[in-house]
Amino acid sequence: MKKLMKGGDLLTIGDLAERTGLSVSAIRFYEDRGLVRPSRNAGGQRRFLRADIRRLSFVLVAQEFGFSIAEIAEQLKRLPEGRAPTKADWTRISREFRSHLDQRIARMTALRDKLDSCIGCGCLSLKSCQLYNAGDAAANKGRGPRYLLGDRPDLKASDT
Amino acid sequence: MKKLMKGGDLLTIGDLAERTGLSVSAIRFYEDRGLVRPSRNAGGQRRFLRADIRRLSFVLVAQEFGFSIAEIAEQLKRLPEGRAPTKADWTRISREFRSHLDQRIARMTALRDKLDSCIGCGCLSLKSCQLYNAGDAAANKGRGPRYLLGDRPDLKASDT
DNA sequence: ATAATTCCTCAAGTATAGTTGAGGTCAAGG
DNA sequence: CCTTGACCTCAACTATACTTGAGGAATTAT
Repeated sequence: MKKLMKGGDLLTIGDLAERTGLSVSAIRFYEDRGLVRPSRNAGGQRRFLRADIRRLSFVLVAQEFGFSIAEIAEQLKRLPEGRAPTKADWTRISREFRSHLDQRIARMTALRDKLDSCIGCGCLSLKSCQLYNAGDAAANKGRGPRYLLGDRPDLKASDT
Repeated sequence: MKKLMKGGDLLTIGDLAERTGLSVSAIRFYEDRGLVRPSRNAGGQRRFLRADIRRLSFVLVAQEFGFSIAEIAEQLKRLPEGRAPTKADWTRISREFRSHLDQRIARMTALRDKLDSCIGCGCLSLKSCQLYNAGDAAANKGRGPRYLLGDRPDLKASDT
């Protein structure tokens, strides 16, 4: 017979894996990175709070949006350690998250619109390109180049 | 005195690096992955077409949008090999790209809106969560879990 | 002509995000 | 009790996207 989650409100790592869809190894990895902080039972096995389902759900969604583990850990530091987060806790963290989100979407959308006037027209002209210098400060956060599409304007006619 | 790009219309790897903002090593890496196919001069050094500036610019933008090198290579296969792409060539490729883009933006936006009704309210309720089962087929393309936020509904009151 | 650059290849290293396997312990069911 | 399945640690391996360095050849500047 299936185990049914022994005794109290605490979850084993297997329970949590089943509930979040994550692998057991991924959850251990996330613990290592500080995303969850399970307690241990007498035998040394991890015991998670039910609130950790929510915590990991947040991790999953945030990853979908392209946030790194480190960035997500940064966000989750705003949640309390030993107890389940309150509504106010989640509201606080979600505000921050939402603003990062909006920035990301805005940047994607802006890039798309500029692409429409460059690649979209079929020429991808760099001489008069709108994407030219589209790489502002925010763009340089990633692993990208020093200047996005920053082709210096000594191009010949054949380039445009 | 600076080199000024010798003779013909061909660029050295250094020229291309300067023009795209990429490092020389990155360009060699991209060649290895099939994103550019430079010719070689008598001495065995790479010589790039001016059109390769555009090619690599495309790579840069596509990466900004979160496409992998392999996916970008797939797109670039639609461009001609030895000659500079025509307007029609870029139009064809840009249509494909634009549709991928729109899907990505739509997915981001949808997820954000759902977050608003879950995390946004401060409770991140999973019992009645809109994000619950938000992980449709499209969501499972990434390195993610089997079911996004798929917390099965045998939760207690303390969970909501 | 010679020195300074730039370029070449190839192997190894870095960071992120995990997975896999060895060797061993813990817990639940019969 | 004792077997089976879940769990433990730790090291090593995978993939992506590059960078760094060694050892050497080609180009360019003076």
